[in-house]
Amino acid sequence: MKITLKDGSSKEYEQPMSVYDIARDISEGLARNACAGEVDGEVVDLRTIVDKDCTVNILTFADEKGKAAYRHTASHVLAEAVKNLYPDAKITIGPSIDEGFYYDFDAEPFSREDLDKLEAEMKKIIKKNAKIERFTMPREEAIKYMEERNEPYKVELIKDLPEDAEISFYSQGDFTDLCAGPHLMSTGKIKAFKLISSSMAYWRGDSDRAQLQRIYGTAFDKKDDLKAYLEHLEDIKKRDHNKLGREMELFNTVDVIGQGLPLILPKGVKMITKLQRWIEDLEDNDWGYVRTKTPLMAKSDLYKISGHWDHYKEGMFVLGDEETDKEVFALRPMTCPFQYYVYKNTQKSYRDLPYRMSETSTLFRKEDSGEMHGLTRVRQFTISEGHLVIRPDQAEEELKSCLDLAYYVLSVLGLQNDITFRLSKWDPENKKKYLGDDDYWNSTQDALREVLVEKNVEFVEADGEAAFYGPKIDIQAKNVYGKEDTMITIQLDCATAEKFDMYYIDQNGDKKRPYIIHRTSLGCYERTLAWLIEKYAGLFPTWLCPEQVRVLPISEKYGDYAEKVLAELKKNGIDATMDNRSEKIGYKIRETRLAKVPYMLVVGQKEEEEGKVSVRSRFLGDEGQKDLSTFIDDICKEIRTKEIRKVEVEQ
RNA sequence: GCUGAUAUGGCUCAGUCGGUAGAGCGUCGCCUUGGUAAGGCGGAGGUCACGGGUUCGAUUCCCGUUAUCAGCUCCA
Repeated sequence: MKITLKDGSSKEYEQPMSVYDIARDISEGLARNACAGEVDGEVVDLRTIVDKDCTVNILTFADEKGKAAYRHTASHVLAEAVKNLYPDAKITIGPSIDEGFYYDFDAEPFSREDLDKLEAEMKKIIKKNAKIERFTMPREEAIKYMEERNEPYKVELIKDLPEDAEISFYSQGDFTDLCAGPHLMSTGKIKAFKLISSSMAYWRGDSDRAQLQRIYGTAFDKKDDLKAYLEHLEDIKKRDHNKLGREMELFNTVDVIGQGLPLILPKGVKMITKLQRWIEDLEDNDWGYVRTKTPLMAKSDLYKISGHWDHYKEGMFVLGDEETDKEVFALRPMTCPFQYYVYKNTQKSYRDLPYRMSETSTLFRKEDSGEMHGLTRVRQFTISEGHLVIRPDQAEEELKSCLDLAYYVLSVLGLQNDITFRLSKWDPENKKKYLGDDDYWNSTQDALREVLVEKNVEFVEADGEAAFYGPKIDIQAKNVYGKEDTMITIQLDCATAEKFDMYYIDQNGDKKRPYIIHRTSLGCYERTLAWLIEKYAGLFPTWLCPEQVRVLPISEKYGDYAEKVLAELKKNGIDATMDNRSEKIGYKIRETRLAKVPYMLVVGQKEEEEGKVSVRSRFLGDEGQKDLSTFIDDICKEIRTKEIRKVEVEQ
């Protein structure tokens, strides 16, 4: 048989060979580092026997799929360690994940001390370097095997496999696990690992089923890489908006106020206000929106029309008791129906469309108590909300325009490379959750897909992520811990206009149903602020900084000139403050840096006599004396153009 | 909502095997300070998250509540 290798070369073998033997035939070093193989593009175990012409690629830790096999093997070592120390624990599943692996056990909760003990046990197992062997069993035998070993979760997994599936097991020493593989050749191949944390997880992700204990860990093929990764984990904590945002006095929470109800502090408000004014001006002046201001609550009647009362009452803050009160109100969880009545205020002609409404809209959502997090998951938040009422023939153009606006906004903030696009579709397995039929969903989803394709945007498609009334284009971003949030959403809704009896008069004088686009241009301001904190580690573009310039007199003697400088800055709309304290200048400079202020002006006798300022900034190559007026012109230009400057890294 | 951990001055934390608390930083005052990462001295500031229980006595032990963190689940 003829084996073609990755580099295009080929080898001839007389008899069938395992992938591992092929690796060894190429070089001992490659065999030593091999984690898995790829035969004709399909990932396979190293033990797989190749017996016909094909292409073979040997995967090492450097390959994502090789890394997955490596870490998956580490998870089996963990499982063996758990069975050794806690024989009553039941094993379930233990996959590799982006940055490591986890394994779920039905067991008592693990403490940090338990994890330390498990790490020691894992080291023993690795040191033994037991050979990992693969074997298969017929279905009934496999079920019996796991029943005898009293592993009910494994039995359930086998029973759920297709009738004709090959049921494979891997064993290392005395430990055997049901597993599709692939795996390393022996436990001793694991060079560096660490158990990170443990917590509860539901069996099969279902909150009605058993509560399992999940242990997270990671593994690397080099000790230095593990060390670097653990240091990286420490580093990203310093960017975490939930910590940095509090340290920088942008927001805070208070226990008696409640979960998910952050106080936005003056500096945070400054930033959000800058964002908000920018967005409102942009939408109103350049993108053809009219601005609305609608109530923060409404009678239950409104939500009954919209369908929220039946479908989302659990998610709303309801004021009053339906049984006893004549009127029951609810705080609004969305703006849609309110703006619909703005549209309905006057009869619209086809010439009036598109009718684009926007509102800086505060919403309330009763999230479950365990869900709140910093500024990214809250119970009250403010979004750049908008609804476009359009004729069907305008859908494509308006959707593209919404996408353009969103992309423009992200570009100005420097975030355009940190996003992914998602086409959020309905769940064809659970149609009851949605309005409309197959035709409706296929056509609206196609419309959105077409817009994404024509705009040349890379995107993923996701079932079950749509709104109940229509599909969405979601713009997703990841936080420092890799968790994904929706930042911006654009939704096509051809269903709810009818519920609210919205119409326009067409060329023939007939009433027609419009389409509605639900969209945001920047999403939720709180969440955006969190994202910016993590993106810039608090070193924001100057235009966004709550404090743009700090004036530092060398000593109190120069306070008068410093006051003049400060007044001049403020007169030009620059957010400036003065550090009046009598400590030495070096001390003030240190404080200003810690506060992440982009510019500081050091003022002493020389400056006073010459009408200059000594500029010190966190931007490279931007120090020295300048005329005050030149400095002001420069910084005003930087603010006006919303320039993003490269920041000197010295944190 | 679930599991686990945590809650001590503005911040970071120590501590009390049950006898009502300490440090550093910050803050305030005085002195000092003419040049680029911490000048000196002194003062103030805490019902040890809240509510119960056990106890002669609880910040410490137990229970509950609230909040925070990690993860799960959820996120129209």
